[in-house]
Parts: sequence; C-alpha cells; structure tokens
Amino acid sequence: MAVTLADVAARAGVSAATVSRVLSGNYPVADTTRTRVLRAVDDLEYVVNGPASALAAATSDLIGVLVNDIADPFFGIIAGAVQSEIGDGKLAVVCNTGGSPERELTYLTLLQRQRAAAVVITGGAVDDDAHQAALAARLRRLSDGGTQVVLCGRSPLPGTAPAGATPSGRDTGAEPGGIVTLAFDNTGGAQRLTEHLLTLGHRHIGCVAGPADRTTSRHRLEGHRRALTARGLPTEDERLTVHGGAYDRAAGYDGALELLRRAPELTAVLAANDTVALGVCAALRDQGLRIPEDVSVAGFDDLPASQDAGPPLSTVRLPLHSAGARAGRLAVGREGAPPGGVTTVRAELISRASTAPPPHRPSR
Amino acid sequence: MAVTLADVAARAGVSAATVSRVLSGNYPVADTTRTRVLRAVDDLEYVVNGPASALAAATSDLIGVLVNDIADPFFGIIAGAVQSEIGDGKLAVVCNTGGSPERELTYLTLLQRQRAAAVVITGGAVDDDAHQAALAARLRRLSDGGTQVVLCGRSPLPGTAPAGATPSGRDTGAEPGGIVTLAFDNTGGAQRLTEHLLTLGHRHIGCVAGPADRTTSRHRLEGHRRALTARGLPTEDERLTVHGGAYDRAAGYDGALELLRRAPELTAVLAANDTVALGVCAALRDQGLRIPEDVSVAGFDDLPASQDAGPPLSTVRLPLHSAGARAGRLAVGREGAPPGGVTTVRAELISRASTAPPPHRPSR
DNA sequence: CTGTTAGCGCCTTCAC
DNA sequence: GTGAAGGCGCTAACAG
Repeated sequence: MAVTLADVAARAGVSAATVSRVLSGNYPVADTTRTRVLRAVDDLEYVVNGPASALAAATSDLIGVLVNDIADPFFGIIAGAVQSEIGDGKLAVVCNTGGSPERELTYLTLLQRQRAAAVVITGGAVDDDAHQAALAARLRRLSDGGTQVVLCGRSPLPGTAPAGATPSGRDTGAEPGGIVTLAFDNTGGAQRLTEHLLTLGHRHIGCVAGPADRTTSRHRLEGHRRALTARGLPTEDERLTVHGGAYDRAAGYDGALELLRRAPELTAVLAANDTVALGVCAALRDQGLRIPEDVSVAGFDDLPASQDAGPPLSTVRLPLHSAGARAGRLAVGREGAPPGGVTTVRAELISRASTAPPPHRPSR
Repeated sequence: MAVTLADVAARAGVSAATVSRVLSGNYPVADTTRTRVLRAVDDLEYVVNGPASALAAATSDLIGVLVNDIADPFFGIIAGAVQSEIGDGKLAVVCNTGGSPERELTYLTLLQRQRAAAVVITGGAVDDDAHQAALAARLRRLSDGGTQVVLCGRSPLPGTAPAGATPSGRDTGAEPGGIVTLAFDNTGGAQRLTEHLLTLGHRHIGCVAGPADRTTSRHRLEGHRRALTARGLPTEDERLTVHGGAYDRAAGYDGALELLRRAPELTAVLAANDTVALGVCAALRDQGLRIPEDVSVAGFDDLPASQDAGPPLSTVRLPLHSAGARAGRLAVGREGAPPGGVTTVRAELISRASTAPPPHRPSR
C-alpha cells in the first residue's frame, strides 16, 4: 500500500541496496546515482519504514523519558531539556508513571519492547526495597540489551553503580551501557533552607513533607533534621511533620491546616516543594495569617511560578533544565559518564519574600 | 542475542505461532498450552520485539503528541491528559516543536516513519498560508496512511474538515482516519475578558499580545476588538497593542514597559496568556504601580499557578485537561468524531483580584 | 485448537 | 560503486 524502498529503487533504476545506502548515508555512493535516488524519493514522497529498519538494523531512535507527571513543570522542564539535547532524529517517548512503581515497570517493559536506544528516569523513587530491587533488575536487563539508562534527580540504584572507582581503577560507571545517575542534593538543599529559617530566628518550624514512601521526601526531611541537630535543637518529628499524599497544592493546604491544629505556635512552614508551598500559603491566608509577618513559608525546586507567587517563595533552586539537558546528552552518548557513574548536582538557596523573622510575640 | 519468540516456542514445546497467539490474546488457545507458554515467557524473561511485530502486523502502538513547549504547563496538562486516555499499551511520543513550523513538519515525518497510530497536534498554528498548506498536505498523507490525526487547541485546517455536514447529510469528519479538530474559543474568551474590563470602567486598555504570526494571538486580539467595537469604542490597535516575541514572562515584562512608554494613561493590560501576564505584573510593580489599584492585569488560560500569583490573576479558563483527554480518546478511537469533525470548546471568564475598577483620577 | 508457510520492508554481508 | 541474496522477529493466512 505505502511506497517502499523497492518502489524508489525501481523508479531510480537502481537496486534497493543502493537506495538504502543513499538514505543511511554511511556508505560511498556515486554522486549521480545519489541525486537520482533522492529525486525518486522526493517524487514518490517516500518515507522510511521505521519498524522495518529498526528490525533489520536492530536499533531504534526512540528514547524513553519516565516522569511522575508531565503536567508538573518540574518534570516538564526536565523532559523538555532532555528532548532538546537528544538531536533531531531521535524521538522522546514521555511516559507518565503517576509515581506508581508498577507503571514504572510497565513502561520500562514497553520501552524494552520498542528496543529504545535509551531511557531517562526522572524524579525520586518509591522508598521500598522490593520495588527498588525489581527496578534495578529490569534496568540492568535493559542496559545489557544495549539501552543506555540515565537516572535524573534520583539516587543511584543499590548495587548498580559502584561507589567510586573499583580497586583496579576502572570506573565502571563510564562503560557504555552502564547506568548513569544525576542525583539532586535534596538533603543539602533542605539543610540550607532550614538553616536560613533558623538564622532568621525561627524555633517552631513545621513541615508539610511529601508522601512518606518517597526517597525525595526522606532526603529533604533528613536535611531539615540535620540543620536542627547541628544547632542542638530537638527535631519533634511526630508533632511538627505531616506527610501529604502527593506533591500537590491540596496536600499543602490540608497539611498546613493539620499543622496549625497540632502546633499553633509555629512561625514557619517548610513545604515538600513549591507546589505544596502554594497550598500551604493558601491555607494560612484562609486562616487569617499573613505571610511572612505571621508565618514564613518555604518551598523547594524553584519552579518558574514561584517568583511570581504572592508572596514570592523562598525556596531551593534545583538546576532542572541543565540537569535534564545533561541527562539527554548522556542518553545519546554525546557526553561521557562521570567517574563512578554518579554525580550530585547542587541545590541553591533562594531567599525571597515568603520568609522573614518570626513575629516578636506569638500573635496567637 | 536477545531471546526471541522461537526460543519461547522451543522451551514451551509449541510453535512460534502459538506463542504469538497467546501473547496477543486475540485468538483461542487451550488453557493448558497457554499456561505453559506463559511460564516459558516468564522463565526466559521474554519481551516482544516491537519493531518486528509492528512490521509484520503493519501497526504500531506509538501516538505522537506535538507541543510547542512541554515545559509550559499549558502543554504539559494537555499532554498528560492525552496520555492518561490512550491506554496502557500505547506510548505517547511527545515532540517539542518550539513553535517552529519546520520542526513541526520534521516531527510529523519522523512519526510517519514510525507508522504512528495517531498524532495529536496541540496549540495554535503559525498564521501563514504556505505553512498551513504544507501542514495540511502532510497531515492528509498521514491520515491516508491510517494515522488518526487530532488537532487540539487549534482551528481546523483549511480544506480539511468541511464546515458542517455535507449537503448529502454525511458528516465527513466522522469517518475513521479523518482529521478531527478540538478548537478553543479564543475569540469568545478574549471578548468576554475585555467586556469584563469595560464593565469595570476601564477605557484605556493595553494589550501585550503574543507573536504576531500565530493564529492564537490573532484570535484573542480579535475578541478584544470585538468587545470594544460592540460598545462603540475605538480600537487604537497600533498604539495600544504590542506583540511579544514569545508567550513567555520576558515578553510580558518588556511589552508592559513599552506599553507604559506609549500610553502612560492606561489603566488595564490584557496579556497574551497567564505567563505573559505574570511578566506584565512584574514590570508594573518595578515601575512602582500597584495591581489592581493603579493598573488591572488579565491573563488567559487559567494555569494552576495563576490562582496563587500575587495578585491572583483574572483570566479566561480553558479546559485544558478535559480537552486533552478527549483528544486522547479521539486518537485511539475510544470516542467518535463530532459531526463535521470540529468542536469548539468554551472558554470561561475567571474574575480574581488582579482586575478592579480603574483609579478615579489618573494617578500619573 | 495448533503447526506450517509466507512474507512484512529494510539492512548488510558478499560477490561482481 | 553497485547488485543479489539472506535474514532480522513476528504475524497472518492456510491447512490439518
């Protein structure tokens, strides 16, 4: 039905092999024949059959990108950056996992089925050994099958990337097909954020953390506690921390109300991320509290919208675009893997109007 | 190298055809053989070879989604909704065109090469007859090749979807493989937004419109002018309208400054969309103007961030999620095409704190 | 219900 | 520099 290589060959008066060679370009062909073939291609509006070519060549130009939620700019920015770096001939297959480990595995199977050239997995993982192991197994199989695997914004898989170079000096992470990791410094960022609040004078800091079963949540909380401990302050986890069901605005809203109920004396709230922080702000305002005069609020990620929020959010900037771009380059082999296969990208404190010193006397 | 159907067949003691039948499920197979095959599949960790299967069956489970910028929540929301409706076995290939018509065509070729099952094109088009024609031609070819084409948030292509049912009563848009369009009512939405401003008492309304060569920009401006004309007011296009180079914050910032220079008496600014509006707000604030006391600002789209902006934006809500979901269902044939192949989805006025009556006396 | 037989369209050694 | 031929892994008629 559709026009095939053979049709083009017939029209150009050459063999199918020649047409193939002209099209792939990686083989010497006489200039005169080349132009003749190209004209035939044009006349017939021939378009290569991807599946057939992938089958014969045992390669594909599909690159999978796994994200929790493409509607969330956090992931959108990373995905866009990945795509901008993989080149014009490659196609980015974006898969929304919704944060579900099962869907993550399902999509990886689908991508393996497509013989994807690479897979970029973004965002934090579910903090569960069984799932981590299942994931690691599948990723190793993908990697063995020639698919380049890149983790972006997630800690290295256990047992996948050796910690540092091996005794022999080989950095195993750099071998082609190895699993490369670009981790975000969630712990360090959160620590600096809490220090910022402590320096402002806050002593009653609530946390609306992310879902309890996510590594990102755990790491950010860890940074928070570290800052507290470093100053010899108690952490009061159980009372001052609530876990939301998701990283969304509603979780922030509900979490803030719960926090206020438990600890009306608090003067600052640390949110799981910027989106959650906006929900926190909304809840506080609805309770008649001013930000930052009565309560300070801080987010995480520094999404573009955060600078235009009311008030602009203090937060921790993650270099989402550059990390995604680097992940894209790693995926297509345009950049070598870092030594050990793992790099951690720094998170930078951004101080804006949503944080300020606490009120002199508890206003409530 | 990788395990194939034949390997599974050998291990299960059946023929390759039987394995294929078990896996695709659309053919009667004895229960005992089925389980035996399934166990072999499991033992060998077999994963179907997508390209081979696509080649043999002449179908693919790839669905292309063309967006201007996946980092923009406008497109992220639509893309996410599309993906949520296409089903678990289908893969969404998200392509960032960056608004460039050339890249749009390039990606369509790539998708045609993959023999994509469907293609969803989102967002406005470039307002250029040549490009529109080239696009229409390529889409028709895709459509003829069995790819379902869906336009989401874009006006119907000229000469593609007949206006209404044909005289004979056939609604050509409903035939499988036809090009389906879900258009946004940009004109109506903008008209209502300007009416809102006029009702508040504004008489000097500036526009920071989108790029001049985009249909979306044109349609929104048209709505604005219509509202003006309906009240017998002059439009003053050349002086009160500036076109940004993109739909981004910087365009809003620069556009607002330019507008202020040209028409310091203005009391309201209509932005191309919410993101642009945030830039406008930033510029106005930097000039010492209060929103909405000195100047009102309105956006378009009602992105999630808009309700949390400072101040919350008055805007026009576009049902991005439901439109994307519908586009997804249309793409996979889970929903029939509307009569004539075209539907326009309504845009709803959302009034928030960024718009208010103008100051009594021009404050400047 | 299951096995056999042809291709699907292209790439890639081999010869010429 | 170009052609001929085989096979990539799977599906879809046919038989049985």
